[in-house]
Amino acid sequence: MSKDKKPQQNTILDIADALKLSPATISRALNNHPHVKEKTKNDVLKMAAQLGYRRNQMASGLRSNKTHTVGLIVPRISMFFHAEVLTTIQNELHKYGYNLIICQSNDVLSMEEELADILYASRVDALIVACTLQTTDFSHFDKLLNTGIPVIFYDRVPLNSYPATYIKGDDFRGGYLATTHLIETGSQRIAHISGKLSSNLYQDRTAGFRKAMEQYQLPVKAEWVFHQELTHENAKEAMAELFSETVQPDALFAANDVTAIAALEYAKENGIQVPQDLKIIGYSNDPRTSIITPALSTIEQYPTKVGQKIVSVLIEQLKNRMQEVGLEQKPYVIPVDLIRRMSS
Amino acid sequence: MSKDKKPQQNTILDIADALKLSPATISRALNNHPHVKEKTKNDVLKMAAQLGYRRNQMASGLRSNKTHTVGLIVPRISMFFHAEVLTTIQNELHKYGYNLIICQSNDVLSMEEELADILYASRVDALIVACTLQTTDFSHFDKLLNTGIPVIFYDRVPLNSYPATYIKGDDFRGGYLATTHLIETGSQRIAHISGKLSSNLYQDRTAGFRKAMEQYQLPVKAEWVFHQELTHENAKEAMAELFSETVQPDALFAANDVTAIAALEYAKENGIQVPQDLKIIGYSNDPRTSIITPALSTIEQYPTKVGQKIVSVLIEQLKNRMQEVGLEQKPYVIPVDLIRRMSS
DNA sequence: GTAAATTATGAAAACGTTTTCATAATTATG
DNA sequence: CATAATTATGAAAACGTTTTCATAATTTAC
Repeated sequence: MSKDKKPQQNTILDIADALKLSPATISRALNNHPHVKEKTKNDVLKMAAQLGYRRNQMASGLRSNKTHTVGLIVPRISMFFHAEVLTTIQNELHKYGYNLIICQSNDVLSMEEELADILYASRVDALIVACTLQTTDFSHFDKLLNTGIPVIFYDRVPLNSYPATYIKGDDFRGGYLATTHLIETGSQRIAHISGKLSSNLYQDRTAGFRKAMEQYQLPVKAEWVFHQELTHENAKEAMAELFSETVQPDALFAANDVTAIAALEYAKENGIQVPQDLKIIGYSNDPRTSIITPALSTIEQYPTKVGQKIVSVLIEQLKNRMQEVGLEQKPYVIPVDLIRRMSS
Repeated sequence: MSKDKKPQQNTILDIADALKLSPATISRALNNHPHVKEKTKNDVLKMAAQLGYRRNQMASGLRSNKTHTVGLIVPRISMFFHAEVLTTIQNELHKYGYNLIICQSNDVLSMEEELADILYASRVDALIVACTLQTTDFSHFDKLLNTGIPVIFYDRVPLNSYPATYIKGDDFRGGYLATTHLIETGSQRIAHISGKLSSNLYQDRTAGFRKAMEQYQLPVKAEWVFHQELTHENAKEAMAELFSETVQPDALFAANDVTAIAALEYAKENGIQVPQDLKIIGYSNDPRTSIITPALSTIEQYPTKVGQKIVSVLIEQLKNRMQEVGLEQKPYVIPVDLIRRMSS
């Protein structure tokens, strides 16, 4: 069969030989360098197609110090928000001729550190990161930045003044919108299940919550504000705690949709009418929230817009980098919106 | 600031200079080649850490003809089944030191062809593909296979005898299980909304449906079997058609969950009781099916198992390739299971 | 028609590894 | 202790491009 047929890759030299030209000219023709004759260019392109030539990215990258590859570190690919964002990023980057290496930290800090190292070794042209919820020190990205590789954070971003670009949803406003919505639809005793405050996400969402409560002069009961890992089980436990007391909340702002779904489940199981006895609002507009009965109110984060912004900023930085222009490192904030549904 | 500090990458030569050794020895030490003294190895590792050295993958790959990178072409990252599969693939490959370049065809054939070219140019060590629903010719993968690069298809796989490995769910059995379940719970007039027959997925699911109907000697009405793009809108239209007649179905086997969800929505909007008037079963066990009311019966495809199988087969092939052993190209079929819920 | 400017090409070095081949250092064998 | 076998290291080539510098070919200017 194809046992004896040596698997050969055609190189630039094969084209050069076939056309009696130098490899330099072939390279220039393929990269359509201005100083190459139109006819030569056509000849080369034709011969390249004929030989089934494809540029060897490793050789090209080694010499030119560009990989045309962007790295992405994300907690989990299958989380709805991140899946949407990275779908957009991949499609957008493709338009500019960039590949995307996608890695998952599984929300584990040591994995994130390892991946930063690996992607550095792979000499990605840029790196996009949504941190783990525990990342508070960002020095594992230093070597990238020091080498002039743009690093862009999104969603879960550095809290301190780490000198990188970041793009995030308006979590403060999201928290504020959710809470004022609950208040304006008549709630007075509002509970809040949020994540650990090590992440900017929950700091901001909770701050928005507090701001709204304060503005409407409603008390925030300490026992009604939870900061925990936002899993289904934890949410159920928090609900059990909330509803074991005689004074019970009449609304819940859940800092993610999984928690909101679990809360609704708890309510159904325990004869708590939603929204009559308890209003619920979640965060992220996961597709499940629109399909559950009653449909859950939530906050839309526009993952597609986030993805597009990331890529446009990234392309800009890559262009500037070539011109050795100093990078502006301001944060970009993507607006959020309230989605009203039956649960509130 | 760091304006004047030249962004330097340390190379193997810097380590060699620092230790008065040759680059060859450094390379061997870093790849822990057997013929290098324990002490030297330690010295090198220590110095490498001290200098913050990281192997340049492009140089390494160019010379050794290995990229330690696997390419993946998938219709859309955000489809639940694929998101789960590729989450698993990425996590598994990471254990073996492989990176993953993920690309989306957006279910467009020309894009798939382009991506095959790009990933070939990137000299990926292997390629994993879930084809578009229209792919019936697979010659754009020839150049990969001819160069000895393993290509593994999953889920949407070649129908003809294309000489590659493939891994798929047992779609025939899935269709059969779904249909017999509907029959055994008392349905007689069963409709079936399926996808275009250009894809193995729907050929097999529909074949399973027909087999079950035949076995129970139930008639298959031609007007009750749809082959169309499985979108929400198309599903609603098909439902409208089905329920515009005087004789109406008492059960529906939808070949994906989006269609099942849309059908349930239609039923709710039109006062059709599920499961009393109409039983519904979907396909894939999308998270939404368990959360909707009534919860939808469906077929579990075990995406995690699919992902694990892909990687284990892949690693095996990469190992064999080094030993120049001929690749066995049998198909692997992952079992499916029926998930019974309230809709049937 | 010659000089100057422009355009097109080639030779060779460079990118940072890995690997082959040769050789030096060490250990085992008798 | 000499020789053989083994182990550790180095020199140099190689991987396939891109790019610098030089030079050849062509066009423009006068």
